[in-house]
Amino acid sequence: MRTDSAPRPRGAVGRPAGPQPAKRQAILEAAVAVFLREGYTRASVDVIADEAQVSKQTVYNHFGDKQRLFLAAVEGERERVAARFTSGLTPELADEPKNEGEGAADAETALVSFGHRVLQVLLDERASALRRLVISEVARHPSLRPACADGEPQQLVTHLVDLLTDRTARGELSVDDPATVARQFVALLVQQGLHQSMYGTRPLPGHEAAAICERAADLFVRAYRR
Amino acid sequence: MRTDSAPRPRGAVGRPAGPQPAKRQAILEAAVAVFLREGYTRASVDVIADEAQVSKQTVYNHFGDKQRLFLAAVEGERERVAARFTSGLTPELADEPKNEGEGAADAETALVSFGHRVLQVLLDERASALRRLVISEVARHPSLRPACADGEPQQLVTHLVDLLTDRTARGELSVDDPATVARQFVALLVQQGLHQSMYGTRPLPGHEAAAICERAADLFVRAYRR
Amino acid sequence: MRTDSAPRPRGAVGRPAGPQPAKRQAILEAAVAVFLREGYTRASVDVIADEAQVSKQTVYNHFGDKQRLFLAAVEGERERVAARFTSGLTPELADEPKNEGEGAADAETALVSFGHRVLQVLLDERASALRRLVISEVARHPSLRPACADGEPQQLVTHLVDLLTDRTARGELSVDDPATVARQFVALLVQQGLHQSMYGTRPLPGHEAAAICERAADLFVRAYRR
Amino acid sequence: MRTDSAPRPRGAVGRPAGPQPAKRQAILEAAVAVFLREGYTRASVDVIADEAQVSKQTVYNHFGDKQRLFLAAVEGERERVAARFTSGLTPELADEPKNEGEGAADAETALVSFGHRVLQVLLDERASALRRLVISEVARHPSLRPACADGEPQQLVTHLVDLLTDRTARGELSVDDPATVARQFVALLVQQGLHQSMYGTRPLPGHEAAAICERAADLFVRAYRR
DNA sequence: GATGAATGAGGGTTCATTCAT
DNA sequence: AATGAATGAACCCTCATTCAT
Repeated sequence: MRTDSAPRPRGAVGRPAGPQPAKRQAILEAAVAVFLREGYTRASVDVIADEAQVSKQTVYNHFGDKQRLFLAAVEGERERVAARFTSGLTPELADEPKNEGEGAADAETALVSFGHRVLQVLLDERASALRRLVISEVARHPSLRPACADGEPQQLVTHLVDLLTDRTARGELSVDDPATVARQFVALLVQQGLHQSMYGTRPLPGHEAAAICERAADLFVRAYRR
Repeated sequence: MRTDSAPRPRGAVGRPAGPQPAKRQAILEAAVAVFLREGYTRASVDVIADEAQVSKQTVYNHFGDKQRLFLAAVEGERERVAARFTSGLTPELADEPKNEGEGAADAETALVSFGHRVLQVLLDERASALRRLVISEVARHPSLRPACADGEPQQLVTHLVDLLTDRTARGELSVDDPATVARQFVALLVQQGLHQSMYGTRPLPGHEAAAICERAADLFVRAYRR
Repeated sequence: MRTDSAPRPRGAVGRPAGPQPAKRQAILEAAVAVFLREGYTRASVDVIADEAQVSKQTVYNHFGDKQRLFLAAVEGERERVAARFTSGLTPELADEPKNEGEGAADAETALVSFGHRVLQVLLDERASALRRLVISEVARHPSLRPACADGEPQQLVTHLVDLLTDRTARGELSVDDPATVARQFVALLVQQGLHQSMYGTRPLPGHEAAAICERAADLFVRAYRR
Repeated sequence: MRTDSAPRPRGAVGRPAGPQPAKRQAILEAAVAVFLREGYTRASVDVIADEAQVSKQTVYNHFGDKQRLFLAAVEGERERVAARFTSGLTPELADEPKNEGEGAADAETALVSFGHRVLQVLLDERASALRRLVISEVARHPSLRPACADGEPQQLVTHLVDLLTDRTARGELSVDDPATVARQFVALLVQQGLHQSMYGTRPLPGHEAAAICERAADLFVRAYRR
């Protein structure tokens, strides 16, 4: 990357983007919005250009063709979503070191609390739309495979591994292979959450989310309680 | 693709035209094939008509418009898939009264065996494509909601409920609420199967499928072993 | 309806029309309605067939093609309109030998009264639609020329010729060539009526109609008063 | 039809493309030609594009859709026709300050002369086609109402008002309300001209035109001669 | 590097018309 | 004589992409 031909007023030099990084960003954001809203095929480059307040050819100058623009948009949004996970799952809670309850005395309560956080990020509107988009197109765009595999962001699992390890160390649970168990727990929550919310297409009522979390926590505590 | 080799509705061979309700079936089958292959937007009515060896207007005479054709195709394929579940999960095994192992002495073995059957039907190529299609379009076609909700066909869960009830009656397990537990077990399998196969986009190696099933069985046996 | 296929009780044998005269009539009426409503090109044979509650092919059996159906429809409606003129200009007044006022002492009053009747039939909704239709298509269907030439139905002119002759005989007016003068009078009314009603597309307020008639009568009385 | 022989916008010859606002004009001219020839529904955007030697999408880029193109074409042609009236009724006569006879001593001769000019512009081929087109579509495109109301261009009436006022001032006629009388005179000519020429569909023989004018002049002179 | 104009291909839909029953 | 199913040609419109400025 980094083609900067001529002098270019130093300052924003390290940036790896192509020409006019601000426009590139505007295009990317518009592309994300439109692709999430319309899907790959329905999304039109015209609309993206309009929404980015940029000429259509500028889009082509920056991204070459629709497919590459699409992949860039997915990648960008995926990073954005992952960042949300890392930084605390939801923007508002980003600063809190731990959500209430997760450090609670009771392992079951901690799992329930973790479950709620999983569902929260999982069913976020943009994250859901991204997931549907990736599932729609993964068969046709092999480059989406990483994005598809990352459906359950690694951060979530890591976080849960820590939790399980911790509780096992405390003698509260006895989980031998926390990685596997963590993946199972997350998988269970994800599937039930997606299924009941129609893949993020309908809001999940609070009591349904609670039931999913509580039952999952109950299952795992039954299985791994010392 | 497809010049004129294979299936041809069946029945009257000599006269190629006439008021054949078989054409409706041919159109529907072509529609299923094309929609599964291309997705809703990419799929073109022209191609469907060609593939059904029928004029485009005939498609419109039968189904009114693309959306209705689409919904009919989804519904048809959904029934076909459901029928496969009911009649024994896969055509080849349709006659076997029970798969090997499921009636086995060991509850864990039985769960593993059941799990394999679930993954088998789940990852069937057409079923996967249908699932991706439904997920892709459910946000735009509300009529797809039932098809989306039926992601884990009821038959599977019912079957497992029976299994759990049976084992509980035998004193091997102690499951109070078999419906809930069955849904959890299936959900776990489904999510891990879909995730690792990229929603049916890549074949799931046998050992991965086995691991998923064994770990799930282990989890549930741990939790509900008497 | 009369569907009884076979022997057909003779009696209606001489009729030159096609099969099933009742259906023919239904088709014709539907055709008139649709052509007047939609124009020639927009009108679809499907819609006409539906509206006549008849199969599309039946339409073709009776009329051959769309163009012939169109011409038949125009001819039929034209006769209907002409009949309305003859029988008293409007259905309700059909029986009255003369409209009130036309036999009045004053020639001017008689002309005004006649003018109102002209405008009444002229601006009738169906007559207007027919006129627009004929004007639309006369350039493309030479067979419409008679229908176009008959824009000011002969009956109206004849009626006025009588009136003028009568008044001249009475010594009230002195019209040498009543045919010419009658055509002028009608032409003036027609043009102003059509123009102000946008060719029957907007209802003509009573006072506008009155003004047209009064001014026309004034003009002709000024010119031909003895 | 039409391989590539004739007009080609004009101007730059070497480079065939580029941001030429001349294309808009070419499209408009082709649209006028095709709509006048075929009517709204029959006219196809493809044909217009071909005739303008322009891609179909270019038409859409410039005019949005068929209806707007249609309205623009009608409006353009209407202005063209009106310009013809103003600048001397027909291009060839544009320079003559006054047509022969109109300033003649005799009011009747002046009216006859004026009548000829009216018929000349009225029965111009393009003006007639425009009139038929407007009448055809005014019921379906309300934006055509102004064009319909302007069937007798204001310029004609104004001109005649002047004439009548002048003759009245000279004491030759005594017209109290010249505006009304002028409208009547024009209406009479228009209706008889349109009627006898089948709305411009058949050429009006000279003697018929003359008869119309002479009779109309006779009528009005009879009525308003001092 | 950015733009507006232009393009050719193709999409869904509808039409007038004709078979086969 | 009447039907329902079928057809092929068009039509309006939109798309991804590329020139010329």
